[in-house]
Amino acid sequence: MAQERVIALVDMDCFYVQVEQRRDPSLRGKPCAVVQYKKWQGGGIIAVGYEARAKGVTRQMRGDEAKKKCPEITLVRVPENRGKADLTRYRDAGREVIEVLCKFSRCVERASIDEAYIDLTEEVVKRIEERGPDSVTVDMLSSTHVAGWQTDTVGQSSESEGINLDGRAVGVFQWLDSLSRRDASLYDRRLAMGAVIAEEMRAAVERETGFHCSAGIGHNKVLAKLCCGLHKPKQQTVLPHASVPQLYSTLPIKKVRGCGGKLGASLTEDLGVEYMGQLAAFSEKELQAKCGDKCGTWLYNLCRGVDYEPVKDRQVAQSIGCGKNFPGRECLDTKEKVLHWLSQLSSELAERLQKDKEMNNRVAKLLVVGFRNDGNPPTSASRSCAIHRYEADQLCKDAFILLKQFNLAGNHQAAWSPPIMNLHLNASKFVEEGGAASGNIATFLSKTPNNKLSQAPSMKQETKKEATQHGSKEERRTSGIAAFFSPSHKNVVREVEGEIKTTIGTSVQVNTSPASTGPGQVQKMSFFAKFKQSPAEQEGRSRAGGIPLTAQCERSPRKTGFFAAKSVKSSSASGCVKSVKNAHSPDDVTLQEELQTQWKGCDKSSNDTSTVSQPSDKPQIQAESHTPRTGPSDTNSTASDSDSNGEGPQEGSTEPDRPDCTAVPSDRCVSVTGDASGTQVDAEDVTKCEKCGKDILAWELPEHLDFHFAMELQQQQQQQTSNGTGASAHASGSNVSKATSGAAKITGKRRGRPPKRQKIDHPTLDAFFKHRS
DNA sequence: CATGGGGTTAGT
DNA sequence: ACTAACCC
Ligand SMILES: Nc1ccn([C@H]2C[C@H](O)[C@@H](COP(=O)(O)OP(=O)(O)OP(=O)(O)O)O2)c(=O)n1
Ligand SMILES: [Mg+2]
Ligand SMILES: [Mg+2]
Repeated sequence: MAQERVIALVDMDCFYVQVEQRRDPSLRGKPCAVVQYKKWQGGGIIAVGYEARAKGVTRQMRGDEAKKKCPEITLVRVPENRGKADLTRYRDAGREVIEVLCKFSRCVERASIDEAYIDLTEEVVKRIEERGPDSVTVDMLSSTHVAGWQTDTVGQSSESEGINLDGRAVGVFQWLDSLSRRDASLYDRRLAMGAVIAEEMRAAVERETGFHCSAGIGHNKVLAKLCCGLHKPKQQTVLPHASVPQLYSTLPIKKVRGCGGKLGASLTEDLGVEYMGQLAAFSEKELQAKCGDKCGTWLYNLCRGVDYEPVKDRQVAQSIGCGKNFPGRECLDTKEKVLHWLSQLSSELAERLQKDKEMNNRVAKLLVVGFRNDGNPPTSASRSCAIHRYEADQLCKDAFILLKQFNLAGNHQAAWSPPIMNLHLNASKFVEEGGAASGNIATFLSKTPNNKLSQAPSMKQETKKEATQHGSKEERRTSGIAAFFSPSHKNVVREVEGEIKTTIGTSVQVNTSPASTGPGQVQKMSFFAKFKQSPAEQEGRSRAGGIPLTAQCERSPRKTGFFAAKSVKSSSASGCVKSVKNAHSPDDVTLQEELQTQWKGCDKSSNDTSTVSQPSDKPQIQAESHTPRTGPSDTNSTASDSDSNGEGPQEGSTEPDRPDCTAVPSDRCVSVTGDASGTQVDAEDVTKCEKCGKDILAWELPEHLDFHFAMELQQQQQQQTSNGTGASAHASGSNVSKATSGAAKITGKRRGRPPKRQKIDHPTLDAFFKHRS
C-alpha cells in the first residue's frame, strides 16, 4: 500500500546562518547572511536568516546588494583555507543533526548537508501498539500544521472563553477528531503518530545542537519534502493523503522534487500542464511516451500522491569532493597554475579523506578529476583513476596525469591550452577498511563500506552554547541494530484516557503558543501561502462545526487492523533500504603495483603568499597564528562592514605543514586481486629513476620524468612568489617527454586501450596509452 | 570578468 | 566510465 509508510523530512532552518549564530551568539536575532568570498561585489550569499529574508535578501544575491536591501545586515564569511572556501564547519554541524535523528529510527537518510529523511513507520507502529491509535492529542502537536485543515484567521477566537484558537490549532484539532471516527484512515492515524515523533525529534535536535528546524510528515519522501516547505521556520506540516488532490490542484509542477528543472519545464511546455494535479489526466503510457518508462511511471504515481522511493539507510556521503571556479581573468592558463590548484585541492581532499577514514572506517577507491573550459557552450570532462593511498601529493600527481591529456599546449610549455575555468577532485567508491578488527565478517567480505554514522563527530570544541542538560550525548550508537528510540520526551503517554472528544467551541486543550513566531515568521507568499486555507475555505464553505470530509480521494477499501498490510514487502521495515548492496561491488578494484614514486613535496609551502587561511576559528589545526581566541566571535570576520576590499587574508595562519620534498621509498602496492577480471600492470620492465632512485616502469619513464619537471617548476614558482622575485622558469628538469604531446579531445571518443582489461586502470598506465597510442 | 561549493541519481 | 540532470 502506498500509504503504509510514515516518512519525515527534517530540514534545518537557514542552516549556515544558524551555524554562525551558534558560534557567535551576538548575531542571534539579527538580520544575517552567510557569504562566500568577499571581493567580488561583496561575495555571494548562500544562506539567509529569516530576519534578513523579511527585508528582501535572498540567496544568489551579492553581499553588496544585500547591504542595500538591509543595511543592518551582518554578513558572515565562509571560512577559507588553501585559497578556497571550506565548508567543513557546516558539514560537521550537519553531522551533529544526523546523530540526533538517528536516535529515533533505524532508517535515516542524509539527503543533504542540512536535511534527512526518516522512515518512522516502525516507531509509529510500535507506539500505536503500546498506546493505542487515539492517544495523540493536540498538545503533542504544538508546532504542527495539517495540510488541508488549516482554518484560517479572520475573525475568530474572540468569543472563545480566553482560548486563543488559531487556524493551525483548530485544524489540528479537527483532524485529530476526525481520526477517531470508525471510518477514519488507519494510515492517517499513523501520520498523526509520526507527527508526534517528529515534534520530539525536532525538540531533541534543538536541545542537543542548538539548531532549530522544520519538518514534513507524509507517506513518502516527495510528500514529506513538499509539505516541509509549507510552514518553514520552526514548524512542521503533516500531509494526509486525502489532502493531496487539493494541494496538487494549485501546485506548480516545478515545486515537486525532481521536477524543478528541464523535466518540469518540458511537461508544462509540451503537455500544457501547469499544476501537479493536471498530470493525473494522462495515462501512464502517455507519460512514458513523454519522458521514458521509468520517469513516466514515476510521474503517473506521483501526481496521485504516490512515490515508492525508499528511505535509504545511509548517514554519510558517498563521495567527497572539492573544487573551485576560476572565472574570467582568474582562469588557469599555465601549467603552474594548474599544478598549484591541483595541489591545493589534493591537500584538502586528502585531509578530508583521512578524517573520513578514521570516522567511518572506509577508504575511497576512485579518484575523479574534472574541469570546465569556457566557450559556447562551455565544455567539461572528467577522468578517473584508482586511489591507492591517502596522500595529497599522490592524489595531486595522479590528477595531473589525468588532466594533462587535455592540455593542447605542449607538455613542456608554460601555457595550458584551453584555460580551465573550473577544476574539481572527487573521491568515491568507498569500501570498508581492510583493518582487521573492523566490522563484522559479512560486511567485510562483501566489501561494503560502513555508511552509518559511527561515533560522535569528536564533538569538537564547538561548544553547545545552547545545548543544555547532560542529555544523551553518550552516543552508544554504533551502527545499525542498536538504535532504539529513547530520547527524553516528556509528553508521552497520555494514556488512552481522554480521547479528545469535543466539538469546536467547547473547551479544548489547545496549546495556545504558536510555538514560534518571530521576525522570521514570514511565510512564503508564493504558492505556499495560498495553501494555508482549508478546502472548506477555498470552496467558500463554512467551517463552523464542520468536520471536513476526509473522503473524495481514493480511500482504499482497506482491510482493517493496523497490521493488515504487514505482508506487503515489509510493513514495519517498510522498505527501508539498508545499504548493503554491492554484494559484489563493481569495483573490486584490484590493488595494483604502484608505478610511480611519490614525491612528497608536490609543494611544501604550497601556500602562495596571497592565499591565506582564514578565520582563526577555534584552536584548529592551525600552525601558529595565535589569535588569542577562544570565543566564537573572534572568527570569521563577521565583517558586515567595510573590508569590502579584501579577498585577502581574513586572518592569517599558515597552512599546516605538508609533507616535504623528500622521496620516499615506494611501498609498491601489491597487485592482488580477488577477482580474475582485474588486470594489473606487471611489475616487470622496471627501471630506476635517476632523480629519485625509485623503480619505474620503463615505458612510463617519460611521464615520470615529466613529473619531476613539473614539480620542480612549481616549487620554483612558489619560492619566487614568496620571495617576491621575478620569475622565469628554467627547469633543470631533465624533461624527456615532449614530442609525445597528444591531447585528448573532450567530446570525442577516447583512444583505445591496451588489450588489457581491468577494472580501474592505473592512472599512469592509462595515461601512457592514451598518450601515445 | 563572475554565484560557488558542494552532493546524488539516471542514462548511455 | 563518463555525462547530464537535479538538488542543497
Ligand atoms: N544553492 C545552495 C543551496 C543551499 N546551500 C547551503 C546553505 C544552506 O544554509 C544549506 C541548506 O539549504 P536549504 O535549501 O535547506 O536552505 P536553508 O537551510 O538556508 O534555509 P531554509 O530555512 O529555507 O531551509 O545549504 C548552498 O550552499 N547553496
Ligand atoms: Mg534548510
Ligand atoms: Mg535543505
